Amino acid sequence: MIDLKKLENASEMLKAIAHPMRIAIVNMLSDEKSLTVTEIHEALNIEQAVASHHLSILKNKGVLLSERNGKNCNYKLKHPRLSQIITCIDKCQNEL
Amino acid sequence: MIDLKKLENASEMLKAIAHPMRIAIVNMLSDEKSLTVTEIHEALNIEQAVASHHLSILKNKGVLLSERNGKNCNYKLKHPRLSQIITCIDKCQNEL
DNA sequence: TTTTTGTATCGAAATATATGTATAATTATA
DNA sequence: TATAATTATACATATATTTCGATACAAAAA
Repeated sequence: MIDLKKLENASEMLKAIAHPMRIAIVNMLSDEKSLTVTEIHEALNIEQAVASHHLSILKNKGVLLSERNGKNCNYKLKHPRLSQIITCIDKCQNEL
Repeated sequence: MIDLKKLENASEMLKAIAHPMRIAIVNMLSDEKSLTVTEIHEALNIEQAVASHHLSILKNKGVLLSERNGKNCNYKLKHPRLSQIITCIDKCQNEL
């Protein structure tokens, strides 16, 4: 029941999501099939380098997948169900 | 849609959970109504001070509630639905 | 080939988080 | 009151993360 490796893996994935901008990114990707780095950094009003950095964290921790398409790079959720996490936290915030 | 304060609040809550031992704690509290500090530190085989520290983080970030009962202090999930987060991450890890 | 557009990485500084030991605080019991 | 049991906090150190600017890399267009 207490499998430390599984716990650490789960915490890595959650830590990847647990950042304001990365939550916003996951949230955007819950609505859109995929988005490019430029679309994300413009929508969130953050530096391109910052967006790229956050995206690579999310990719490395197994939250996102990426696919190059010419100059652009499309990112999407690896597990669409992950958007449930955002929904869940959101509901908790709206409760008393 | 992009409410920075809400995003920050959500990330604080997720960050609180995103630690191997704190995931284990939330997981234990998904099955039991409430648990004391001693029960938790013994079950997880961690120092009492460490358990107390993690519990206070979870409490301060709105994940847990505590109630003193004599010498003991009972901790429980503030939002039972938060156990969905653990379930969700777990499912993602078991997928290819 | 040169330029432009889109993306990724590097290095440094600031900030945040984790861990362990010790100790304080609280409550119950002898 | 003195002691024991339970929980909380303080402190130092180590480690990790975030951010920004600069720059490198990749692909397409001129």
